[in-house]
Amino acid sequence: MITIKEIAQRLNMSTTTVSNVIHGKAGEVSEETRRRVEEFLKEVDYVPNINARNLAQNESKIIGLALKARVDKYENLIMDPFVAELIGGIEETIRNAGYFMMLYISRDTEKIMRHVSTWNVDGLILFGMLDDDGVRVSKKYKKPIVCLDTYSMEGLKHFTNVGLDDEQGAYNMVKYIISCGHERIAFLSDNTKGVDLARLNGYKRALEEAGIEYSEKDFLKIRPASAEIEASLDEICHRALDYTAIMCVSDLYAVTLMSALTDRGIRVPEGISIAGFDDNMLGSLYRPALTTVHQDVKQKGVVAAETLLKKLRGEETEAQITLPTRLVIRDTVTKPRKSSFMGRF
Amino acid sequence: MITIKEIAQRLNMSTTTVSNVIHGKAGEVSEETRRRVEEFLKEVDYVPNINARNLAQNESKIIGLALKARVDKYENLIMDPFVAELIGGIEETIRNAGYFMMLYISRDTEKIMRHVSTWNVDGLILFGMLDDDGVRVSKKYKKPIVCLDTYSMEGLKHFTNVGLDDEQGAYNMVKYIISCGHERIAFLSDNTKGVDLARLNGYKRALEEAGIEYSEKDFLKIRPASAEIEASLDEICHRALDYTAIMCVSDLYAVTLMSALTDRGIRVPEGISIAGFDDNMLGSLYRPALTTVHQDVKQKGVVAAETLLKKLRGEETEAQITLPTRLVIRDTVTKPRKSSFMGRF
DNA sequence: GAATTTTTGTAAAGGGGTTTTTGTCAAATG
DNA sequence: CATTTGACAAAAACCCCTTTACAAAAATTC
Repeated sequence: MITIKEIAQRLNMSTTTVSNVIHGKAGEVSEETRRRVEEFLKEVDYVPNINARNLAQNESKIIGLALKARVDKYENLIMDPFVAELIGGIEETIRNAGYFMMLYISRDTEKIMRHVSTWNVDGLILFGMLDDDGVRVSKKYKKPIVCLDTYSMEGLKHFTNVGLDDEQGAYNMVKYIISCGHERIAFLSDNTKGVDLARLNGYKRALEEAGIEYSEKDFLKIRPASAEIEASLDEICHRALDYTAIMCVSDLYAVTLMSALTDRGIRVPEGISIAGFDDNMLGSLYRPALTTVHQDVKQKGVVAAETLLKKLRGEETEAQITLPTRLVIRDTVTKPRKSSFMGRF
Repeated sequence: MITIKEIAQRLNMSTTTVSNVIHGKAGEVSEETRRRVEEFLKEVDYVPNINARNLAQNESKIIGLALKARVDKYENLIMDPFVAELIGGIEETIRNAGYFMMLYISRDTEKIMRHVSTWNVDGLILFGMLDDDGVRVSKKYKKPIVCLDTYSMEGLKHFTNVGLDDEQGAYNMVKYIISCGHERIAFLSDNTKGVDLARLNGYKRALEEAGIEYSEKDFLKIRPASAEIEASLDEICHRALDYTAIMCVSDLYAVTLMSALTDRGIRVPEGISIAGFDDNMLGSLYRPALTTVHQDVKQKGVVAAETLLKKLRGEETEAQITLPTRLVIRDTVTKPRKSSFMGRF
């Protein structure tokens, strides 16, 4: 690896001059010299030592992406397959701006913070954190931070959240379900926080508006831990018989549920209508194809990255950016079954 | 951010001493001093400046993961959703060894190489590269490299390939299909290179062994570009009628095909048997559940990372590591239909 | 033509660590 | 008692690049 010092030596000039050429400081270097240096740089295929440069400029050109992953029963980290899209969107955006991406996957906020300070990353994108974790991180570090899908924004001064209009999306879908004639509609999820809560609220609002009463038992709680998933599905499929439609909090759960129902001889949509949320490959390839709420995950990544880049340039950014959803009507929501017909095989 | 110099000043000693304590150089520092320094370090929560350290030590503690992504018709990069698992496996492994992961996604090998040299990463994992790209990269850079799923290993001295026993996996599956009574079995893929070629070869070997003749037209070529996918599936579904089973090169294609067949009124497995390869969520959640060949993608990432870490420690590593596959028998391969019955609805 | 400004280039001072060299002091050795 | 050895710490060099302060040369102004 050739250094700037060597180049200066060989060209019989000072390192400053070479550096000035590299940084395009016009007016400090004669046209003649600039040409000579540039040619030589090309010739030797000069690449600056990034550590030296960062040390001198006190920046890293690195953006950290911290993913809070779930862990399975063996304490292994698990990533949602669909974060790939998100990562892709972020990476593409920041790369075009000359930044690199450093990936941390962890469930430990403390560790993430330590990484950040060690690495001197210029900015941070947080995804999948618990709501207040994001706030805590942002309070401790003064670097620009963009959160994804975070709902509790008490300390929102220091960072931006990029989210989805979850409430409205769920509302629209449930409204559509009701318009198909359904009145007994359950909601399936595994928790009532953050995104899930927002979607639940949208569901409730649609019910209320239609004059349908909501009761606690209409919330079907799935337990996704692999040890419990089967028992959990068993119970849910049983309770599902009381409803004509189920609004699922995600496509993953919708498809999981459809499989479980199919295994138990209950047909979708003849026996029961199912709606999802997210619109990913899982639902679009399934048959019957899933009726769902679309969100553009990649776009979310792009917006998050663009917002962070803005912050890094010192530009003003909003505290909250909300992306829209869109209904995707496919085949799993139809009009409700007549009375007791469950579409059993 | 407190520096080592400040610490030394405040403690009334030299930076060397502090540095020695940090690096645990025993015998160079008195027990008393060491204790004093260590306490103080904890107190001020000292974190070394990574750029300075790397500059001094000429290493980065970064491992680059270069993913060669496909591009869609709008020239956007697309990532396979299931690389998330791979990334997870790699990240977890290297993090435990004190390394960080830097992610490049690109389709341009040149750019990747430039990144690598700019960033002074300690080692590189390449995935999804064209076969010879890996070789080219490894020839140009002397850093340790581990490739995933690369088949052309002409210049294999400098790097290790972590792959799968694709040939054997496909062979086993097709043998199983034949054992179910099938004789007209097609193979579905979009190319005949690398991994796909190996799987095709396994398929051919099983056919040959059973005395079934293979002809060019038994290769069903899918065109996955979004503009052509529908026409492509149309043609394939039509040609599928000549067969009683189709061995698909991946779960994604298997599920895509099943959806297309279902849409055209052909039932799986009553009308035609379908087998996949990879064993991901897509196939396990589909109904009928996909019979497929299992590979542990996360494990692949772990092995790749561990191998690279070995190289970085200067240990010897094999040039080729081949991971096993396992048959997953579910519901999409049964005995062949009688004559012309296609299981149409 | 002397004084002033502009252009062009250099030397030197960081930036924050690591590592080598040098030096001091006390204990051990002969 | 003189000398060697060992433990410890300080000083200085180095990693490579950026940037500031300054000097020399050229161009401009009066």
